[in-house]
Amino acid sequence: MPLKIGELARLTGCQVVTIRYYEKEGLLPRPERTGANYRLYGEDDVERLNFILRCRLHGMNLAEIRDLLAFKDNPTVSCAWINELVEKHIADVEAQIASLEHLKKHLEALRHSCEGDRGKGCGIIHSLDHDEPCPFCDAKPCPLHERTHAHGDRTPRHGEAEEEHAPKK
Amino acid sequence: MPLKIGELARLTGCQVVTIRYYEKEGLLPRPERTGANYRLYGEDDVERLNFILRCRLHGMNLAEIRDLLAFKDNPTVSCAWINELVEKHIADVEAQIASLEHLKKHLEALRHSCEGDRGKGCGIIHSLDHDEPCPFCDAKPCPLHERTHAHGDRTPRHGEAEEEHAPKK
DNA sequence: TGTAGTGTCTATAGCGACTATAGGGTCAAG
DNA sequence: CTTGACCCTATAGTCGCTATAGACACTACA
Repeated sequence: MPLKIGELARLTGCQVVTIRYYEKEGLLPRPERTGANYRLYGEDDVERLNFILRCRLHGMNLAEIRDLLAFKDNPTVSCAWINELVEKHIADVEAQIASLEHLKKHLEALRHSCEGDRGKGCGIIHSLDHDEPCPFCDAKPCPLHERTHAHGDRTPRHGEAEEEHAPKK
Repeated sequence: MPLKIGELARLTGCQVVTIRYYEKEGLLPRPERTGANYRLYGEDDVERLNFILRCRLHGMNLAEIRDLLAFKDNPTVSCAWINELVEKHIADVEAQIASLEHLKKHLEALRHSCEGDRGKGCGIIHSLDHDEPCPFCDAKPCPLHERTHAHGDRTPRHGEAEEEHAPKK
């Protein structure tokens, strides 16, 4: 009982267009087709797609998932790199959390800087307009204040993953 | 003493291309030019760009910053919406933190499911391959497990802001 | 005066992971 | 025989930049 793409979508909770996108990206194999050129999927495809979606929910990107699928399809001796991948993601997630916690403090301070209808004297605008020393960064320099007058170094924005871009070639 | 674009960049810690991008997006006004068509900036531009960068670090997107700048340029009676904007961002940041904390638990569980060189029996792959009940979600349904067999509703992925898209027209 | 090095200009394409749109074909029910 | 749900391909748009190409401008040193 092969499935049409919409049925696979319902089964997995994935969008139809996303399934086609994963196929184009080489994460899902090109499926059989009906006479009317409709895609037909089997049990394997359901499992593979679920694996992909679970990885996505674990914060992995498509390149990493491709690697995991390749390993799954053809397991080589060592899977130590998978452990490293997971460790890297944990570190990444921790960094994001720390950054967001910090940001939250700033936003809360911002919220308290205005009580509403003050017209042109809005306290939030005022706070955003002037660099004051960061009350939340004692030891480490706060990116919200350290940014200014920096020379050459790019401070990563909040929410950005800090991947180390290996120089190509 | 007007500044060339590179000097403005050094002063603010912003990339030259980004300054030009902000101009194209209407966040910065089109500056004067030298005879050689070089952009020339003044003190106002330094302040405006710093305002923009501070907003970006507070997690605001360019559309929101455009609104804030419009208010700053031409303050209307009420600034209550700015408070709401900040509240929304706080809620957003809190949701992201919660989601990441949850994800972290899953990743840590994943890490402990494999001790390394087990070849084709890698425990991480195995864990990713099978839906087991989420040990971290007692009351609320865990998105990592609830996703499957959903009908129609799209569960947002980690790291996605949950904006309510008003249907256009 | 030549030239090397740096800075500036415009225009265009690429990133990631989708999402949206246009314009069409297929199929079952009423 | 028409309606509506589903499927197909191809292309462009999203966001906030980043990278590339190709050309012009300016300064310092020979």
